[in-house]
Amino acid sequence: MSVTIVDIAKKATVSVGTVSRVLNNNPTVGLKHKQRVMAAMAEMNFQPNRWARKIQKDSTKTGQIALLFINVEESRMHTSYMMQYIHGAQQEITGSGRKCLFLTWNETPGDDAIPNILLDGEIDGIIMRGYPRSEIGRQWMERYPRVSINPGGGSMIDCDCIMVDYQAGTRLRMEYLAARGHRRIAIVSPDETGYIQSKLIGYKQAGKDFGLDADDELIQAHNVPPESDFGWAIDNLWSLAKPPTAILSNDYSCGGIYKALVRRGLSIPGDVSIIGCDNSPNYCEALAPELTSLDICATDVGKAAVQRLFERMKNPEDTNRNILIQGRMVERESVRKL
Amino acid sequence: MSVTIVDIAKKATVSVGTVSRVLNNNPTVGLKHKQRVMAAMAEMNFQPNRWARKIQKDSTKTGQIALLFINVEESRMHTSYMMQYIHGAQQEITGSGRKCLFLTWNETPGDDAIPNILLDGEIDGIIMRGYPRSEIGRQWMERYPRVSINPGGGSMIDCDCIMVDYQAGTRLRMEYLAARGHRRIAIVSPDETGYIQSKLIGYKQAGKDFGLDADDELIQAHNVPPESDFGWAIDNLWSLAKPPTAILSNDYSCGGIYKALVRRGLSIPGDVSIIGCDNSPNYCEALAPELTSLDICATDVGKAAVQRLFERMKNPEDTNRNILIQGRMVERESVRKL
DNA sequence: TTGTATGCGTTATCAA
DNA sequence: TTGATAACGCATACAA
Repeated sequence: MSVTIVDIAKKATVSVGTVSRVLNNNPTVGLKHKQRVMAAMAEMNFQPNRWARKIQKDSTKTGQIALLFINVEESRMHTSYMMQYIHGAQQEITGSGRKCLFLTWNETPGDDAIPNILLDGEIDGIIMRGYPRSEIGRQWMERYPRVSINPGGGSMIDCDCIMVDYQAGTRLRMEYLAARGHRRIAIVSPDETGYIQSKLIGYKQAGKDFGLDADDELIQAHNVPPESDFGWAIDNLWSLAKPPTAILSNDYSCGGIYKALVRRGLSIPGDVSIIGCDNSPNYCEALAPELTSLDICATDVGKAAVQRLFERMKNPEDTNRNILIQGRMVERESVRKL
Repeated sequence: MSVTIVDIAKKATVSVGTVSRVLNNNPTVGLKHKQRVMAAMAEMNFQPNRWARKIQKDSTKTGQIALLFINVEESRMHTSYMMQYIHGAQQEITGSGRKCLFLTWNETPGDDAIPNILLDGEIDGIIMRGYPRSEIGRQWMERYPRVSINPGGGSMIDCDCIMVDYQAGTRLRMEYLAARGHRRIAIVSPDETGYIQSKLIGYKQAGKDFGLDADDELIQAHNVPPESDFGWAIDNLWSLAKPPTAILSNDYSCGGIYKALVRRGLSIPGDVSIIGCDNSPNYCEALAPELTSLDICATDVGKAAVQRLFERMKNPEDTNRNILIQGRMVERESVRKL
């Protein structure tokens, strides 16, 4: 095996106790002995056995938190806010003196392999994005304290959730537009499940609260293939008796909406105002005109998830909580005052 | 302390040896004993002490690799390829049965704090992006096998490097344009140090090889404040006797260049063709027209870094190597054949 | 200030 | 197949 403190002790002609004290920076060691020991350690390239060092302490804590992305498709992995989730969570984990283990886990049908991280038990808790589809995967997850980041629905895992408040955020966007004289506001989405559902609730609520037209004809949320542009939505809206004066969507869809509007000869924000959602870094600024958007504060979501995880680790019997993180408007150039 | 195999042995009225054998799935255990032991473990909620388990084996390996982002500014963290580096490296690390520790480390002047990951020695090696400025930070890094991802220059750390071949990539972009009849190609950059230097070498090389105008007047690489648009570059280029027919830049700068061109009444690709660099997901498609770009294959860079790290861990005395990863053209709508 | 001896939770050896 | 006991490398009371 490798060099141990016994070898060092012999080489430095001291006892193992003295070597151990040097290792632990114990100030009661005499200078001469300390130097002899340090020299011997350097010379023999001594590496203390970290497991032997820890064996004496209570070993239930590893000081490591897993950041686990489960069944997140490749394309979604590169959505702007993913990095914000990760970075926020990691900062909070590191700040607490713990370590952050990052892992993506894609379940493949017929393969029930469980990640080593879960098997080995070298973590104290899990921050998860997405969720396992298999029953066995679910069971392994539930062995650990865990918090879910912005689950879209469909998760069967019993856990705390930190969520972007899309409902309030959409209400905020509506309020912002109403304050600038808009009455007919459309909302566009390339799918009809997931976050859009919360957004629609906020949309309708704001319609009532601010006395806006929030009719079904202004809601264009349909499942469309990913490669389809947004011509369908714009065509539908501009075949109405009264087209909208503003459109709500998410940032990436706004790119397509911009193009569809331009094709139709409509100018932004001259003819139509647009507000995105997510405030994707670099992206909103790239569009012409620059896109006004709702910042979902994804970094805060990551941080809040870790904070909640620490609470739960202290208090395992606590009841599950859904914590909502509020967004904020970031003004750019895509909204006009009527 | 917590429940140990001694407690289990007593409860199940067997010896510790038998309990240990059950723990390790040793087939020589009798069925009756095995059941008694398993029952006792379940009942007492037994958690084996992982450090005690490892103490006997050779303990130099932790099975963990650090993915360390050092002094990377917040805004750069959210560049599109960062996530690709991370994801590529993580997949390769996980694929080898190891675990990926993710950490950002921002040195603050006057604070020589070293990340716990380096202090505790619970990693076998480091994949690094950026580098420490402090001497002490550098020394800690050099205690581990390490590979650097795409260092911009200025690093004093002695290590292997995996780099995007910006030089060949820029040559490739030039070749692509030359094949489509372009002779006067400009290159634009909002800074004059960093990757642009390699790109300029490839630019000039291609100029010679393909007989293109690659005069200094077509090179617009200057340090400008981040908020400045690209009016300066376009103004300079279109005050030339013969303006370029094509422009090379990086994706994010292309957003600004598009706007500056439109302001001048120039159409893309009708009047000017544009090729970006990085092939930023979601971004290139958002621009109108969609941006043709050089994919730098950042995921492959992350993977290659890990592969090289494993080689180095096997062979610590190997001489350092710089490994270049080749990009590939992704065709979209921003280039016209002359 | 230093050395000795014992304990940490587990695995491995050897005898039964 | 099982049990008793000696390692594993380090930390730490206790004695010197």
